[in-house]
Amino acid sequence: MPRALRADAERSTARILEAADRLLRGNPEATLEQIADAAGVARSTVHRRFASRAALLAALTSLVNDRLREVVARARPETAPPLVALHQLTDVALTLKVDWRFAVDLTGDGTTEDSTLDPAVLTGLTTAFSRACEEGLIRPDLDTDWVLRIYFALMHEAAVRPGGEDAHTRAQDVLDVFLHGVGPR
Amino acid sequence: MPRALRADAERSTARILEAADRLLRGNPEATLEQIADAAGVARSTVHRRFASRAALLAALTSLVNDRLREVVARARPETAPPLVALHQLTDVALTLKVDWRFAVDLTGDGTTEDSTLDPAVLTGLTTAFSRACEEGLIRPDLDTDWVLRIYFALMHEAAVRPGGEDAHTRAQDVLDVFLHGVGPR
DNA sequence: CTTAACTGCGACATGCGTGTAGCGTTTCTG
DNA sequence: CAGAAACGCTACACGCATGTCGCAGTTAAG
Repeated sequence: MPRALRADAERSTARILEAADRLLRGNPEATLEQIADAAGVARSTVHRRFASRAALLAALTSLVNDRLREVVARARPETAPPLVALHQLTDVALTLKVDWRFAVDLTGDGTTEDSTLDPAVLTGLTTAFSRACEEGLIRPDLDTDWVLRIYFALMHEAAVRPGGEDAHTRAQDVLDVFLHGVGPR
Repeated sequence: MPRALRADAERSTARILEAADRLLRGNPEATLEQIADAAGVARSTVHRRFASRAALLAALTSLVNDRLREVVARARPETAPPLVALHQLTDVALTLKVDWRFAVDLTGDGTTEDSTLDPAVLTGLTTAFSRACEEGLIRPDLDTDWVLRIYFALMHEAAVRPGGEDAHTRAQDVLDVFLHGVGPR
């Protein structure tokens, strides 16, 4: 556990992470030098903060996992009414995904084997779904994995979609299509 | 226009393209040597058939565009009943996407700027959608781009989804969720 | 069967991204 | 203000994927 970073170092780290996500979402093979330039620092600084490219990606992953844990905790998927929890979850998660698209994609959708998404986040989401299922919001005959995939896919498209709509509107569009798509007939 | 390839050369080309898609879908940065090994040929043979890595990818793109043109033409999106056209389109396109996942993804979803998807394919699909809209299958207040994105996303998830379901079943699942998700209230 | 095409193999050149190190300068922190 | 921390810059080493070439052996085609 090294001592705390100096203020300017902390600033650099943040700028590097932001630039990394911004560039990598357009080109996953973007160079560390390109990232450094976009962040307004030298390449050596990137290497000073992150031992390797892999370490930089790991930092992005852990960053987004931290935020997602917060998001899920705040939505209270075990106690809140499923519809409310789902709305809250979708709303905030979408905001996060718009800002940290690459990092969120990097964690994987939880349906793949090599996912680095925090299991706690996934379980929170699945509890919200299963409770929504019990309340008749989701058809029980649908495969859980399939439902999860649909949700993640809609979230992704909503985040990628151009246009200045705010996250709240986008989230509403996602849940509208989702709940009718997987809802009762 | 060079003279026709010899039979074994044609075979090699096909094996390389198949191996390329199979490997690249798992790792887009897979080496030409890895591809060559998977195809059962030497790396030099890959370079003989495809001048560069870019040329190999271009070949995959054009291959999938050819097939997609066929698919769209066969579905007759301007004359056939929208629901029928949509089913046929989804069914065959999904089969294609399962076999050539990387290549199809490479063409882009048509909603992005750098898409290499044949415009003819895209227009065929959009006509099917607009006619479905006129028949009340799709809510007219939804953004065309958003609807298209949803469709592509569902297709993708259905193709990626593990499990031995045949393309027909998967296509039905896609259209089920899609038409209810974007259908009238 | 004879020719031309195709292939595998090995060698080589090249460019590029990554990672390391040192040094002088700037910028926080107490 | 003094010391430490962080930075920019430069240079270097290294690995690796790409692309090219030639040659000898194999295979399809007429």
